[in-house]
Amino acid sequence: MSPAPLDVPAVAGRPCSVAAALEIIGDRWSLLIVREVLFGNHRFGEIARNTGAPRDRLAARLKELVAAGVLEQREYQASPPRSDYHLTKAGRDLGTVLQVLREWGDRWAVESPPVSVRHHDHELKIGGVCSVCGEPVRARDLTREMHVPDWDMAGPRAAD
Amino acid sequence: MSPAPLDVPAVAGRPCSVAAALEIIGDRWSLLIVREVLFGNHRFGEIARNTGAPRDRLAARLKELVAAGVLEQREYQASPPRSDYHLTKAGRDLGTVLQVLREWGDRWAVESPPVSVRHHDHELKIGGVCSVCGEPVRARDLTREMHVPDWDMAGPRAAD
DNA sequence: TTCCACAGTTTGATATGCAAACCTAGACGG
DNA sequence: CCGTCTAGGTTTGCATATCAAACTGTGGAA
Repeated sequence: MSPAPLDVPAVAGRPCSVAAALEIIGDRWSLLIVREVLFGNHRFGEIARNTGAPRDRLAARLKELVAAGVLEQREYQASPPRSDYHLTKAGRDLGTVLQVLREWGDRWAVESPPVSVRHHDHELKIGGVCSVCGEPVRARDLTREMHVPDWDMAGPRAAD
Repeated sequence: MSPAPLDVPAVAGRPCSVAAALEIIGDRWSLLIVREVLFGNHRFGEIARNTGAPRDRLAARLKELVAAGVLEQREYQASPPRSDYHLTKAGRDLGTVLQVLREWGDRWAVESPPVSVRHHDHELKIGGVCSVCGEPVRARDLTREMHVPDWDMAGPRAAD
């Protein structure tokens, strides 16, 4: 798969993959939709019920996620035409995003975790460790750099 | 810090830490605000310029993030009253969320990464590995479970 | 005494979000 | 044959949120 097959809308503010990602999946319902599909709920009605999204918004969002390459729409019967939704590779990759959001929510937004994700015999945990070197990530070991001429970490460089 | 010091709004749909987290930081600007503060840009004007958020929305969001316990507002001069914004522990923990979103965006939403985050001598990468056992996370090694009586992975159990 | 910096607030037009009702096409039951 | 149910959306009418731009208030610098 090519580097960036997804739609890349222009973003205001700092050029940043986080902002670009949020342009695609940063609205109120997208990640909940992906969560449900990841849970095995592929049909419009299931997704509507389990996310709580209004049906019109859901229909609109599903179209956009399909257009963006996160979901794939499959016709599971021809007449009357009925389709369900499946994750693409890009959609499956959002599992990581959902997991760290879950970890943050478990810690900070909820009394006790309503959903658990188990990996082999233990609770899955993704955050906190660099998967390249295996060491815990501490803020002081990190450095950040911008690779765009007009911006540095403080903001836009040239006079706009 | 106690288990859930943050405001916990009631959510429609499946009870889920992801949804709870998104209730707090799931709007259009919150994560970009946190990104900027994490980058060391603490002032209202800097955040407004670097995120592209309208000033009124930004002011409203900052208030909500302070109320939710993600940011802390500090007066850095008394007259005229001027404050800036700093991350709480909960806010700092969002660094992981930003990082996996960046990794997803680098891969799927952007031609080439505009921002790089380096950990010691290599590019930071968080996704893909379970930090408990160190093994790569594959979908088939995961099982999910709901701990709420009225819901299972398919949806609500009782007749609502 | 005039301009600028800075953190917001106000304003008025526009876009978006929502719940509920509706549509279409077939399947199922009597 | 007739009514009802399932299912994936679409339409409608209204309420709310969002936006860009202008404005406010306070102090410091020229």
